[in-house]
Amino acid sequence: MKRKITLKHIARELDVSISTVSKALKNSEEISRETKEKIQAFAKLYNYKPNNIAISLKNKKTKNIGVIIPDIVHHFFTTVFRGIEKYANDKGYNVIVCVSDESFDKEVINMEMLANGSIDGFIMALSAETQLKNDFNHLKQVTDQGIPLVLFDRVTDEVNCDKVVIDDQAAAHMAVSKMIADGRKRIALVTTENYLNVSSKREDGYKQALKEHNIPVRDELILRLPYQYEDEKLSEVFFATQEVDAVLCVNEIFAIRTIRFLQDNQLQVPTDVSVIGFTDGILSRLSNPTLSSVAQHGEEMGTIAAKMLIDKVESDVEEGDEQYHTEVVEATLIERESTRSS
Amino acid sequence: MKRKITLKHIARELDVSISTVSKALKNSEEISRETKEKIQAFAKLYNYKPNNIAISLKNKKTKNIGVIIPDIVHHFFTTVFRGIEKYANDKGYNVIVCVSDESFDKEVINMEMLANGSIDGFIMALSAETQLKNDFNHLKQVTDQGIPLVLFDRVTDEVNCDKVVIDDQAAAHMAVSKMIADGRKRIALVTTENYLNVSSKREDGYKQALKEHNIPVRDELILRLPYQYEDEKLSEVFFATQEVDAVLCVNEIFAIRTIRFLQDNQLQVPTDVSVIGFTDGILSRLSNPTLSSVAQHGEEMGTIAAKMLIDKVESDVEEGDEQYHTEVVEATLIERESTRSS
DNA sequence: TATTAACACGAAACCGATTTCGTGCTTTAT
DNA sequence: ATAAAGCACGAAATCGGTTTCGTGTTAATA
Repeated sequence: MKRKITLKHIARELDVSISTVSKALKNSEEISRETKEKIQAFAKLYNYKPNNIAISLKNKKTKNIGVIIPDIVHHFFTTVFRGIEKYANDKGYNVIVCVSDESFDKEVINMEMLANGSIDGFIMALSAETQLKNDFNHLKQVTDQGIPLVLFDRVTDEVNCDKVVIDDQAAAHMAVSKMIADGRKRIALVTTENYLNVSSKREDGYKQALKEHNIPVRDELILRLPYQYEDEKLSEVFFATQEVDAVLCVNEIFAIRTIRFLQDNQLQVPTDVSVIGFTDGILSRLSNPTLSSVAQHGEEMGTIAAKMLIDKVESDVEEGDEQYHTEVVEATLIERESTRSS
Repeated sequence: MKRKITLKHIARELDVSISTVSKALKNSEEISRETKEKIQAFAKLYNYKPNNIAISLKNKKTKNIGVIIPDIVHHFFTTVFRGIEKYANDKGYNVIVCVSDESFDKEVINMEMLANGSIDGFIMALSAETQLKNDFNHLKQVTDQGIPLVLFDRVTDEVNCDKVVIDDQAAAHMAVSKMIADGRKRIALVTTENYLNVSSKREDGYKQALKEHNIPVRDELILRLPYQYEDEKLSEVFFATQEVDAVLCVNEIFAIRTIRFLQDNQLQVPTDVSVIGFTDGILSRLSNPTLSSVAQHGEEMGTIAAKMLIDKVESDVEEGDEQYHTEVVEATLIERESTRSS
């Protein structure tokens, strides 16, 4: 086993000082050509690589960024993560991921763990529980310490920091308008219990689009499922209101399950009922019929978030007069088989 | 902004030495009760938390583990990751993820980046390109340095380290045997180009099961798709051999696409053709018909891998006489709608 | 009263780098 | 010959902790 070699080893072997070795390896003008060549050759030979931790300690920069997401087994977050990771890696940063599992406590613990020097900044989406509790002290503590923070998708107005979101309301509005334009009249919404910021915005967009077209908003057409859906619930609305001719779902899973439910009840998609989901993921592309879906462009969101964070990390502007921005990524409707004019 | 407070600050404020503060905070017997109380109170008040980096440097332990996977937007890896993350977090470790994107070079770069002190050990699945090149020097370098390594799923015999796999051959064997027992006779295999270790093992299992039941292995029934599948290819086999009555696919996506293809060609699943996939993911549960699938128990694999790694990291057994183990996680066949006896 | 032990704390080394500030020696200018 | 410059390098501080070893003071023992 070849243990890692340090500056000290090189210095000892070559009978020079540690400072000389350090300078030589940085090609400093201060060191004579021959000494540099000797040291560099030796370093190459023994494959010397500086210890990241020591450098971090000295620089007070870790080149690590912390990402905290509610769930990793979820296509959207996974996509955002990929955007973050790619951009960060290109810039020489590593990514430490923590999964909050939708739990407030885990979110707090994870942040505290990472905030003590492990990372240069955070990118995160709030857990469901955090949004429910409306308690953001852990975020404020972090920003108070001068650690840059970027929130994406699940954000809050309570915290002052950079944010990346899609215009959920506009996206839902667009989807519903499209259905209306296709001649659909009784448009249902399948959403989550609305402590989730994004869900309620989508609901707003849904309602607004209906109103603009003088279609009454009917509460029976709005189905609120728990975030961890259970199968049976789906039936209620549709049995209650047979004549639904279109459904907007706030995520892919709800949409797929809606389609399945309709099919099992002898309704044809899109002939009888048109369906649009959110989160353009693998399910949308591979379901049968394929699912029309609002693409949230997760990877792009990730890239933007990473860029915002790293820019802030590397800028020397001392805070006080900081400007925080909210980037809005435009959502696009990807039309597939599950929609067609009636 | 409240900058982070250090031992030095506390020492200065309270007019004691840094060593005293350090000991007091660890509740050392060496320090008097009153001094300890004073220091602890002060530390609490100013919310003192030791700097992780400094501790890492001193201990030569980072409490970070590096995970390198080919792709994060892939249900199986995501599942394994969740297992790793949960276990590691419970043990006080953080997880740094790098995505190799199936590229050899990225894998090498990422490993080198992390190997210089950033992590205490690696968990990884080999990239496709690495398996193709059959070049594992980067892995050997890491193990030579005494950094523990655990390989999962995509492993190789060339490297001496702990491993976690499922018995792919047995799993495929089981799936095919089940189809045979159901009365299926012409069983096709949809697989990837077989530089992927796992694919070739599954193919072995497929062939072996056929042989054991005296069913001839027919090459026309084996379809090899590029890893990044393209749609058209799927048609060939099935058009060539209309009478296929069962299909085993080496992943979920191939399976879903097979089902869709069959349906588009007026074949009923499972009535006419029975389909089984690998990777029991979200697609399997939500497709129509739902997909029978070989569950690889990714989360369990992740947990085991994390446990093996952390055990090794925390054991003081100096190497030389190390024992490496390969844990085999049993695959199980989850039967859903896509299979039924003919 | 002299000696020793116990107590409470501080100095300093160390982890592995970077960087500032000196300093001895050679070379050039006066 | 002497002072000033320049070159090549080393000592030491620093980042923020941990830990070993000493040491001055007090209390217990002979």
